[in-house]
Amino acid sequence: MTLNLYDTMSRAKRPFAPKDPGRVTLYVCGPTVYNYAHIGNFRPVVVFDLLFRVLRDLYGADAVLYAANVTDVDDKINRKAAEEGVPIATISGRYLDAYNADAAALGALPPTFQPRVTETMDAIVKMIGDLVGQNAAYPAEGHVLFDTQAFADYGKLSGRPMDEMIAGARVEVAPYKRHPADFVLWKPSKPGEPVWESPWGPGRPGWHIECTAMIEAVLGLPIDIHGGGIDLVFPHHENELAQGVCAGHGRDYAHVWMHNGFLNMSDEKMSKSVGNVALAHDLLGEYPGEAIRWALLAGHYRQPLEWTGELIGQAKSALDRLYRALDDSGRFLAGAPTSARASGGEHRGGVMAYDAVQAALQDDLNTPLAFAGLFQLSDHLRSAIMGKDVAGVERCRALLLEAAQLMGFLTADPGAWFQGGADDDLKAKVEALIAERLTARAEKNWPEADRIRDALVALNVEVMDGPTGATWRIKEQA
RNA sequence: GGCCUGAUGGCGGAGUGGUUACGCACCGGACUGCAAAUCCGUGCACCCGGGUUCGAUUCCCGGUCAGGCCUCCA
Repeated sequence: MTLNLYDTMSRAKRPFAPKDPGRVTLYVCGPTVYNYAHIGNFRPVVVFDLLFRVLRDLYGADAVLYAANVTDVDDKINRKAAEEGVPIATISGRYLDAYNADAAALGALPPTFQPRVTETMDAIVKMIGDLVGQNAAYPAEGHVLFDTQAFADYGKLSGRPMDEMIAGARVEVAPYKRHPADFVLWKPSKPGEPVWESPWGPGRPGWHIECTAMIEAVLGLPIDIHGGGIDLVFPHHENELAQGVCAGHGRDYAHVWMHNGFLNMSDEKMSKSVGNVALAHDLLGEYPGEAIRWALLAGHYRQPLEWTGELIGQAKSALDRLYRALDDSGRFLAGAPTSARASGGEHRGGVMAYDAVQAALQDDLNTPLAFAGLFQLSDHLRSAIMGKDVAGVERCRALLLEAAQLMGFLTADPGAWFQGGADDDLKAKVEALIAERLTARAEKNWPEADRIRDALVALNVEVMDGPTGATWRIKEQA
């Protein structure tokens, strides 16, 4: 089985072949840490985390190097630091911690590297120097600018011929630019802003050069896969590519360019300029991380995604179904005679469904199709339970867990999933009521049994009578 | 103006040149004291108009609609 990925540069899905299967490199543009990140910022986090997992599955966990940078030099950070009267590191540190915590709650594995601009400044300055040395950049009035004329392929990634872009009236051309499309590599800091030393005078780096320098410093160029949001194709990735190639004497930059589609909210683009942002941080207080992760992966990663409450609700219900199968099978196995458990054996349908999940993911991360495989697996698990096939239940349960966890799902204990919102106090209360109800039911005292269920409903708890007793769960908030 | 996506049932959303996955929701039945879950079953979904074809939702052309990008927003 081979991994196929859609490459923005060639506009085609193609087989993925890393330069060195023992050292697969992935870089994704990360956040600017000046505030809590909104949910749209986490789409690439979840998408490329999934890719990270698939790559690890294919090449081995140690063979995949994943770098996701952090921009901690930025105007918005400066502003916030000035407002609070603290150093920028206080601001960036605070929101980086929150960002990492939210990413973890969404089931994202920590990247291998998380380089920061402030820690990569030497490499950035050096790369600018290399570009000047290659005549691909020029100093002007305290700035250093990239000379887009030096890169013949400029515009190729985004499919924008240079002349057309100049025609666009929105470009404001600074007088010191040789060409309107030239962009800043280094600029002077404004009074009061953080400053770093450079051969061209004190100042700070431009946005684009940061990523290129961090990739070079952390992974080394060229890399196998470069990822990010579709909105970064131009100018950010176009500029990265130009910088990387020109600084590196015509070498490749990235073999595959991958871009996730935009996340929209209520017909309005989810960006920091719009007021109605939904912070992942807040959403995680209302929904389990896995449900949000599921919602983010509900459509193909290259398609736009409409972010609605209904979407998350459907995601939660879909996951409930899987967790119920897990829960029921666990209960079945707990009650099964131990002698029957050693029989082992393979389960043909289960293995096929597992393979389907894997194949779907390897086909350019087709998550909706992979979800279908997960449900197929849970159906096999169900019928094994119905058929009292202990070995089949064990096998299918293991396959379901393995397939789901490859995608970052079913990592919770089913009990915790359904009763997650309950504290110990509530749990004790519920258990006591259920015990009372069990007695009433044994005496066929239905009015009393129903009264107790109503009492439980009042506690936002739903009871489910089973052959071996009752189970319960926290009801959905209506 | 330039470039580029997309249009599939009540909702979300894959896929395919020839019985329209999957999930959510709904409806009928089984099971259940009731309920939930589970199981069985039903639902005339592929934007419009041409073309290619024995046959198109799938390929080609045109149109309509929606959305994105065009210098620092993932």
